[in-house]
Amino acid sequence: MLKELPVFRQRGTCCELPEVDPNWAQSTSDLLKALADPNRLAMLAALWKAEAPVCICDFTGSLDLSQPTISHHMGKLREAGLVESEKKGIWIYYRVRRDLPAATRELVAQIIG
Amino acid sequence: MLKELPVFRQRGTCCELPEVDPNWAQSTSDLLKALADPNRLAMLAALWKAEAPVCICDFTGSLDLSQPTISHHMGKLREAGLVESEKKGIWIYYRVRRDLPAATRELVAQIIG
DNA sequence: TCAATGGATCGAAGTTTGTCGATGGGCCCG
DNA sequence: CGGGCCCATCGACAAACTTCGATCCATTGA
Repeated sequence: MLKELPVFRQRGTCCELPEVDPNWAQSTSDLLKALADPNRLAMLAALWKAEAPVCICDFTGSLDLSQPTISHHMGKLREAGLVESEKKGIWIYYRVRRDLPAATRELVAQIIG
Repeated sequence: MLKELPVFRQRGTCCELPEVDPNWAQSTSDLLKALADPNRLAMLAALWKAEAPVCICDFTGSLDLSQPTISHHMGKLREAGLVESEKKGIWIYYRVRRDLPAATRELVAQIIG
């Protein structure tokens, strides 16, 4: 991937770089931002491994966060398209989105595995 | 990964969740935080694809950020263990760390590909 | 030796983020 | 129908982050 160091450098003239699509950078960082919090990561990992859908209140036992905060984090995961929910009576069941894009699914699997 | 919805729920009693190691969540989110910025992502992608080591000033052409800001972001990438540098004369050459842990390398590859 | 270059660091400003308590709405059971 | 449970939303606040200009240090070509 990388060649050896020596390059021809002239003072005052910088080098060209491989192009990177700014839209890709923006949308990818949006997704990563949703994952870049220990509590959200723990929540997503729990959903990922859970064998049954999960309610907000289920997290209050393990996360040491208030209910509104947990709800807030879950909202971020939902905004990012990682999680879907289904209301049933008093409860709202959360789960990892079943129609996650393949690349996203692989990324999450890579992280949480 | 997920079974069907119906669960036996009782009002007032929440369910147990799969355990998630808080240390894993913390360190993983630290790594993701370093990646969760469009400019840092673009910088890392450029380093990833570059065929020669890169200097800070090389980014000033494509990133529309001031030199101190680029330097700051590069510092974050370094703190996160993603990037290493080598001083040579006037310049400091940056590159993706060559001894990146396998899991981290795969994660970055998954993101930047 | 000096001026110019590459880059780090500092201090400040503005924005975003994480967290909480209070509140309100929907839904069930007695 | 009323009280209790689940959850989302709101407003507030502190901490963290992004960015900049100013400055400083190291190096080197003239």
